[in-house]
Amino acid sequence: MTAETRVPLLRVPRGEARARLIEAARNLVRRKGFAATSVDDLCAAAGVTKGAFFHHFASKEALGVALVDDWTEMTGAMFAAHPYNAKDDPLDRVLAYLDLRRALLEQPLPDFTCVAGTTVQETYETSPAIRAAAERSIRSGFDHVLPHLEQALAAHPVPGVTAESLAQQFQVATQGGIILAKAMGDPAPARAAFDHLERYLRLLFDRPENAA
Amino acid sequence: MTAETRVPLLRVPRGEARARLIEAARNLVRRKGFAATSVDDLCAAAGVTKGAFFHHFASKEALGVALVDDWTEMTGAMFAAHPYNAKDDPLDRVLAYLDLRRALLEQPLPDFTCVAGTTVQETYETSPAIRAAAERSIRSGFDHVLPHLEQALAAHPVPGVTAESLAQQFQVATQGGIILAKAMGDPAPARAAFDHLERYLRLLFDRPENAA
DNA sequence: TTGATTACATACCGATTGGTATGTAAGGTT
DNA sequence: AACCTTACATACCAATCGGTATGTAATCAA
Repeated sequence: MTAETRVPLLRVPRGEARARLIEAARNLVRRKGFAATSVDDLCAAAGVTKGAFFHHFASKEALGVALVDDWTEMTGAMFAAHPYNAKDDPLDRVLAYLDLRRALLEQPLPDFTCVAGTTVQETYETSPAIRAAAERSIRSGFDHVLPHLEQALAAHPVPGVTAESLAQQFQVATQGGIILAKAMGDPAPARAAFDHLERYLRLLFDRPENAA
Repeated sequence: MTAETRVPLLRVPRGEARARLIEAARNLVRRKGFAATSVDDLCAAAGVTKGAFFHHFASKEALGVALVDDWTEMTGAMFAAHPYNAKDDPLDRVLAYLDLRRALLEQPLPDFTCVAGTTVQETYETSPAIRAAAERSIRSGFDHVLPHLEQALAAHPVPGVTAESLAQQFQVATQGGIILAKAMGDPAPARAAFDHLERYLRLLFDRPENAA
């Protein structure tokens, strides 16, 4: 019998395994959740072996943390790069941010779901590390609107309303809208959540729709 | 060797197994999520054997459907029994409902999470049956406020605002608030979500706080 | 050039998974 | 009393789970 010819068989280039695993995790976790996504699933989707997985991550939980942290960085970079920050008026920046969030809802449902929201829903009691990562991610979401809300409130104070608590409502609308969209199989309720949040802001800051 | 004496060993009374399994599922799924809760976990928590489980449920997925449907019925009965429905003014009924929702947040975190929201987050793409059950549950939540919102809007129309879309915001605030509470390990953001929703309604319907 | 380190692949493991096959005792029907 | 059905319990199963042990090829510092 001849010696087996070692077929490299479409190997993932050296150095890319970790990034591929996280990307695979993002896709699979968004569609099946964290617990239902197995390490073997991830390796198959990423095109690497289990050896690669446990070389880069000490455990499945560690991958979960890395996934959420990567998500935080990804979304942070995306929003930072967007021109909604360019507007002069702080409330206009906030409203433009809402436009951007609504535009994201044009994608297929799994692609506008939130990795942090999905994972923390399952793991908040069973994995302190993943919960903490999700908290960082959610808080980083506050920061996309918090400075603008602070400026808007400085120019137009509203009794009983803080910028922090208003910033939270953007995440509430986002996460709540996603759950309703998942349940109804339709992005419409997610869009409506942003619409109502915009109407609320316009009422708070005395900025009716027609007064652009 | 003597014949083994069959010890009945604290058996669950005949006829209770199904209800106990669903109660165990409610507790475990709220804490660990659906996928991470195994059939063995459920049987152990309910104090029954696997034979009992698969006698009552054709599969784990079937239990998931039964769990969510039971949840819908449970919460429906709870809100129907509550005296918030008694107020004369429709908006007062809606505001009293919000008071009730805030009161529920006094419980430990896992006990005010939503079974439908948790399960649909994980299963919306992998189990059509559970997703459909979750949709029924979410929609039944609309109904707790929808008739009152319709009356309130009939008496005080708001251009561009429908009762259906407003009713959805109660679920958005609920589900979004729960996710933030899980991530931060604190019920405060869930409470804030209801506070902002109340302020929004008061603005929409011209009903300031002091005018009780 | 050598030696160490990094980045994987291969092969394997015990435990757990959802599910099944079969037995049995209780309760209702005739 | 005989029989059937319901409601479980017991015992088992193949597949999959997260994780480990070990081997090897590429990279890099000296």
